[in-house]
Formats: sequence, C-alpha cells, structure tokens
Amino acid sequence: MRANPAQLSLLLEGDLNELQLEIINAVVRMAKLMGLPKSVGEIYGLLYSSPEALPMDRIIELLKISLSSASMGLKTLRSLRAVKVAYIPGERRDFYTAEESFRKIISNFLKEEVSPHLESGKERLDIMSELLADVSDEEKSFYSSRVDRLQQLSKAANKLLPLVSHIIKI
Amino acid sequence: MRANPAQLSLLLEGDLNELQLEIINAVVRMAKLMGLPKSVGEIYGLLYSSPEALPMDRIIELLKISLSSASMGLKTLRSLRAVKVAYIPGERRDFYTAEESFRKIISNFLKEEVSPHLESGKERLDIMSELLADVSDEEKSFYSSRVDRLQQLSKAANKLLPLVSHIIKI
DNA sequence: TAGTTTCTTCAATTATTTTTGAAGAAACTA
DNA sequence: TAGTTTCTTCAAAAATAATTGAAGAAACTA
Repeated sequence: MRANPAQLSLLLEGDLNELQLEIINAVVRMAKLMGLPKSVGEIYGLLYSSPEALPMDRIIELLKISLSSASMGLKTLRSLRAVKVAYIPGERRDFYTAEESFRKIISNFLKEEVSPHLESGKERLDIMSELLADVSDEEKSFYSSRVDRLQQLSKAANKLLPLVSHIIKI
Repeated sequence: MRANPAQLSLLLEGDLNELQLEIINAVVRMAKLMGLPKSVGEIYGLLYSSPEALPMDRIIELLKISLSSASMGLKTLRSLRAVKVAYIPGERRDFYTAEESFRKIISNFLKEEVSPHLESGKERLDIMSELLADVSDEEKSFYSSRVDRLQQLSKAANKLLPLVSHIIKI
C-alpha cells in the first residue's frame, strides 16, 4: 500500500520513505542469505538508500536500533569494506555512505568469510589422505574414492570463487 | 593424532574409525556453510563415509544423537535428495546411503533453498520500480540508479546459479 | 583541566535455532 | 487383535546467535 499525502509529509520530516523501506528489506534478506545479522543488513540498506552520508546517531534514530548494535554493525561493514567514511568539514562525527559496488563487497566477503574455510578444508583433506594408509585393503577403494571426490569438490569450490566476482559486473 | 592398535580394535568393533570422523567433520563444516544444522551434516557425513547402508537406529548409535534428530535430519536430507533408501530383503527398517553426486545435491539445494529467495527478490524489485514514481525529481536519479543496480545484482545471481552446478563435475 | 560528544567493548539479556523427549501413528508379527 | 518395531511429529528444553545496556576510552571544547 502506498503512503497517502499526509503520511508522506510526515515521512519527509525525517523518517524513511517507502522506497527506502523496500530497499532495506531487500538488503536484509540478502544479508541473511550471506549469514549476516539483520542489523548489518539494515544499516547497509539504509546507507545504500540514503542520498546523503549519515552519522551513527542518525542511523540509530532511523532504524530504531541500539547504539551498540549500530557500532558493531558498522564495524562488520567496515571490515567488509561495505561502507565508506565521508569527510565533512567541521564535523566530529563519522559520516557513512554505502560502498555501491556489489562486486567489491562480495569479493571481500568471499575473501574474508569463505576462503578461510576452504583453506582449512584443504588441510583436512591432506589429513584424510594420510589416514587412508590405515584403512584395510578391502575398504581401501571405497575410502579412496570418497576422499577423492571430496578433493574434487574442494577444487571446484576454489574455481568458483573468482567466477562469482567476475559475473557481478557492478 | 593416530589411534594406537588397542584403540583401533575397539573402533573396529562398531564405532567410527578416524577417517570417518575426519570426513564427518569436513561435511559438518560444509553443511554449516550452507546454513544446515550440525546433525544434518553429521548424518550425511556418516552415510557418505560408510561402505554399507545404515538404518536409523545405527545412525543414532554411532552419532549419539536422539531419535528425533535423526528422523528430522533424514527428512531434510531426503527433501534435498542427498540420501537414497536402500532395499534390503527381509528388513523392516529403512536403510540409507549417501547420494554421492555433489552436483546433484547442490543443484537441489540451490533449487529448493536459494531460488525461492531470488524469485521473491524479483517481485520486490518490481515494487521498487513502481515506488520510483513517488520520488521527487531531484532525488529521482539517485534512487533510479540504486534500484537499477539491485536489478543488475538480481540478474547476476540468476546467471550464477546454473554455473555453480556446471562447475561441479562430480 | 573538567566537561561534553562520539564511539567501542563486553557481559547480560533477548531472540532464534537446534535438539530432545514424549505421544502416538503406521506397518508388521505372533 | 494385542503386542512389537520403526518411524514421525511437535511442544519443551538446550544451545547458539544477536541485541542491548552500561562502563569507559578517545577526541574534542570551553
């Protein structure tokens, strides 16, 4: 349902407009899909849907979240380089804008949140190869094929990661 | 650390061997990455690392999980077609084996767990396009470009899904 | 330097998800 | 048909993750 004119003028006084709410909602869902908390999605969504840079107290006000949520959420977003800090003369507060390149954000996410898992997976596969030596002859071929398949999966995952960034052209 | 001979003989009496434990561990991590509960990863990992089909009571015994966890975990795995039910003459219980094709499992997972999100995302993008009409002229170009980028991201995601299955050759 | 603003950190609360126990349904068996 | 085995379901308990409040650090300001 659309906002009527009376609601709209209210919204313009400082709250979020309907389109912003819709964008934030969409971003929250994507964040969830990536295993990120709702608050992180909300903050990025808000910044992404804001024409001007916002300080933390404004984020708190607009999203109705606590100061600590905002601070921790922004910390996560900074670590993913999903937000940029704007310089505003005569301002003490940090003002944030959204990094608009999804490709950058997602490739940072993959590098920092996914790759480490794949790396430790490779180490585990090496351990499995060693353990194959202890397996009895009649079971050897079964276990070898299992470990082999896991290794192929690991390689496929490693090929996939750069492709993901490559396919996102924005 | 490797099991010493005394431990090994114990393991052979009916417990899991070290290689199986390692495989289960690896699968549990992958499952987590896909947002699946630990028990689901454990059950698939056990079946994947078992040379013969296993009934539910054996799964419970080996993994030390409750009957209901096992039942629900197998339900999830069946819905992803990640397990197959073996027919064993004269057996009342269902015996399970792991679907060994990761490509099949992952493509089912994407179809059932990821695609619906992308579809509902498309609908939300349509709503955003409509809401653009309500935006004032000076803000129109900003919001248009934001919605446009989200649309491009949605398209990229839709291109990516089939690629994922394609790159996993096993 | 004392006070203010802005922000961070972390223990405690709250919310969410996973696992379990218990009740019972379905299918077989004596 | 009464009893047994096998399995499912779902409310309750346990575990895990997210959010908050409170304490205080850092950087500025009068």
